[in-house]
Amino acid sequence: MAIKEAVRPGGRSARVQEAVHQAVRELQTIKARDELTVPQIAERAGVTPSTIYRRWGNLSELVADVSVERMRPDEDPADTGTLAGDLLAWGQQYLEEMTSVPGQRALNDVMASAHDERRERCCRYSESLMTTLHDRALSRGETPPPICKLVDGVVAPMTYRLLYDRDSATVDNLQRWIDCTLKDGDPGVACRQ
Amino acid sequence: MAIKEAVRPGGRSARVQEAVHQAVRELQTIKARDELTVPQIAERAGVTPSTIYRRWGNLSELVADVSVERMRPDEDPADTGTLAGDLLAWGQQYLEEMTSVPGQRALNDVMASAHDERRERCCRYSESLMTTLHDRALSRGETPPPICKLVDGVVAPMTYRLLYDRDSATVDNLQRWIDCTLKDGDPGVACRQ
DNA sequence: CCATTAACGCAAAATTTTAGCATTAACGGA
DNA sequence: TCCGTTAATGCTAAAATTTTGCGTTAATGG
Repeated sequence: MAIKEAVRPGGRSARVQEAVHQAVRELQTIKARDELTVPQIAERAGVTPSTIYRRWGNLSELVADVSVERMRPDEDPADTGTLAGDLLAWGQQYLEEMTSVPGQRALNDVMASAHDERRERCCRYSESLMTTLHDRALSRGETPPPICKLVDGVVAPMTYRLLYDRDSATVDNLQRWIDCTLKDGDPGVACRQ
Repeated sequence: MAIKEAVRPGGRSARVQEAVHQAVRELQTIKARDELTVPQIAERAGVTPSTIYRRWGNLSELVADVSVERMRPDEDPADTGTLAGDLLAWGQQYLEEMTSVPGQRALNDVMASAHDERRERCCRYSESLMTTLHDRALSRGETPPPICKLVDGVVAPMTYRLLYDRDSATVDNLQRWIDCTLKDGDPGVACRQ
């Protein structure tokens, strides 16, 4: 049961993948998570169930695959003129997205995936975003803390709250995380690894 | 399909739960996660599959239930004489536990649960632990940062790395998170909510 | 001790998942 | 462009699972 990933991407294979993803997205809007089934998705996508089982293994991996796609940032973060503003603007939008019902479901689906490479993609999305904001701050002449500080100080607390204690994933707290992270004059030692 | 939780805990019900949990724990040591099945567990536990389906709903919720139990801290954290030492001692052990193969699986199983009340229990474990260390520091005459700072500064980054980027969940980084969190002279504003 | 009812066992039915083989179509070289 | 190779899919039957209905057991409260 070795699940292949994006081999022979041309033509049919890509069409099937898109049809299946689309079917999942559509069904997700009209059905609860625990009443989605593979045969159902297959029928709507116009493929046979065995195709889905062979490519994705099971329902969890399929919905995780769709959801991680959904979590990819589609546009560049807004430029507000300061790092603090950029962090707040991005974080606000991210919080809003991830506390919404579909956002929570997507987060859940990704976390339920047995392949941790999928979760790592979410991590990379955030890190790449922090890198962008960091570079932008540098080019403005600001003196931003190192990227890992941004991750540890802003992204990690926010993610932790979103996953474990949603009620405290608020903009108020976001503002506080940003303030604390940027206030600290000492840039500290950069993270290893 | 409303899953009941610990109603009528006396006698038989408790025996069945323990037998099923035990069966899961045993099977987990000799089988990979994706080759566990409900009928298999039921047989070893000496119950019928329908009992498991009725009580836990599905395999994911069952293993999540078992794993969250496993993650409950069983003993009080070591007292090393300083808050920094206590945090390091606890964090070291936690990191070791959670980067191990069974620890990673347990973490995965809990995160895969659709009931976020299960994840919240993990959060409460950590917060309760931070409270313990905080009180202990106070009684020593230390001036510890507020509990939410400990959570945001130490627990959150560690958890974030464990979930999204295991390679950076190291003792070196733990030491750094602790240093940064305790160094900051300004206790800041306490978290709301 | 009894009435009530939650929890369980059992077995049939429904559904999902797997597996074997045939077919289609993407890919690469001549 | 054509052709051989083979990854990917379709189809179908078999296997395994999950669900459901109903009878039974045993925990709970009086």
